[in-house]
Amino acid sequence: MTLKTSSKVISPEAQEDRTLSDKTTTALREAIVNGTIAAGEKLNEPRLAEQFNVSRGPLRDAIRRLVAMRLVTHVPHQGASVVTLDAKSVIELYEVREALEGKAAGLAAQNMSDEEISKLRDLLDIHRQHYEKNDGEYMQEGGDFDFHYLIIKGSGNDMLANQLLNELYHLIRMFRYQTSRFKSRSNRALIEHEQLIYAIEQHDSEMAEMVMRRHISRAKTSIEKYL
Amino acid sequence: MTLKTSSKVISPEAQEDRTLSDKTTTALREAIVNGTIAAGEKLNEPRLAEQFNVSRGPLRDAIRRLVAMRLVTHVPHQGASVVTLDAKSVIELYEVREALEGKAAGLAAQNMSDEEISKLRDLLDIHRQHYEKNDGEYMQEGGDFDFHYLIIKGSGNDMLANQLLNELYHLIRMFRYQTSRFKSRSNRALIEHEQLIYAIEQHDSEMAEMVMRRHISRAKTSIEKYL
DNA sequence: TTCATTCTTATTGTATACAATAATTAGCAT
DNA sequence: ATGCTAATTATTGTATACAATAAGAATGAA
Repeated sequence: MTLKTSSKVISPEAQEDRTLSDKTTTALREAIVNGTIAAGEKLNEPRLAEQFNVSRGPLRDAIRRLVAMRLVTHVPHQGASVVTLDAKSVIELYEVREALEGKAAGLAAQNMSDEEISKLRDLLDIHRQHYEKNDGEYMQEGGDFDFHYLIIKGSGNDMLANQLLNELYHLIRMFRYQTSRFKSRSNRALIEHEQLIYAIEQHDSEMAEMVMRRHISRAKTSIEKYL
Repeated sequence: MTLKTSSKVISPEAQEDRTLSDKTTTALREAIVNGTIAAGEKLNEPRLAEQFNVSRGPLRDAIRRLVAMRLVTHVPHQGASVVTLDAKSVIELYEVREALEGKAAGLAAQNMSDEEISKLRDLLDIHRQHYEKNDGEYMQEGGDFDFHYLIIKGSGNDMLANQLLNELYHLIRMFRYQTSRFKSRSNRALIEHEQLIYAIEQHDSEMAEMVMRRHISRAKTSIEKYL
């Protein structure tokens, strides 16, 4: 079973990065997400341009796009900075995610083909095996993302998928890096994923949405306590 | 009672447009929303730059931002074009809106202050009066937007509000222009707004979310038939 | 010392110039 | 006439140069 790796999923730099602007965007984005450029840090255009070996044009392009992704804030005549994810922002992020990804799950239950669903089940089996082998360690980074990725794509709503995968998910990744791999409550996650896939197999849209929302809402709560 | 007009709400060009990029963005955005630049039309950079009396720099800036708002699509080495809102896109748009604005209503029920709520009620009264005077004509453009605006802001979730007001709403406005003022089913809308405000007054989060979602879902259905 | 003011400098915003890509047209061969 | 290839052109992508704003340093006065 050849399943795209999560990194490819999130940042498909393969053929898509046609222009320097594109390449600079992904490079800068990853630098921000993984903390190479710290939260709150100012983005100095000339310096960064030199670092990435481009002129200020493509770099400003990249910054603009990251502003749209909410990874960067921008004040006129004052420049851009990496966002600082304070508690409130993270809560807000998870509330938005709950709404969007809940809806995505609901649509997925309606629209996913049997073949897509069986792929999803295969993935969950892999996760369970991994969980049993490595005593309770949910697959890092990759696992969870791939599962959610398939569901989001399965919704059939490109706008929704885009909003989640191209905007919110990078913010979530950034937050996870900052909290140095927030231990996902793996056993519960496994159970919740099982409930979710069951609802999707039944094409039970309302149930799927509810389960997904609770899944994310629980993550929010556990983060809320942590902060 | 001084309530901001809808146009100000949607595009606060007053003090906020500090740079040429900003001004060009709003100018180009409005030209697209109101159809001055038609759907599907290509955006020729040199020509538009001359039209707006700016160089290509700020214009490209504006285009990038509109791409982020999904008003414009962009293909490398091929340029930008105004989006064409086909049936599928509109459906997707309303599904996303249902999810986000439903959540916003739920949060508003939790978080709005008594004062904010009473302002909302005042607005609804104005709408009802207008409805009774002008036999069934819901206030054009302004009315509906302002009502939803207050609720979205009342959610207290800035990220959510931003996503709705700065991105999705312009797309919706564009669609409304294209379908030349899609007659909002005004009596029903009035009733639904009444239900909504009642739920918010009771701080009944689940009810508020449900009502809002149904409100938007109905709009979607009526559009679906139309297309 | 501390505050305010001016001057300097760094950085962003904008315009122009150049390079690379892709679309169009013209020419040629079949 | 049709289809292919090559040259031309237009348009986008990129780099550099200039202008304007704002932040910071230096100077002076209280």
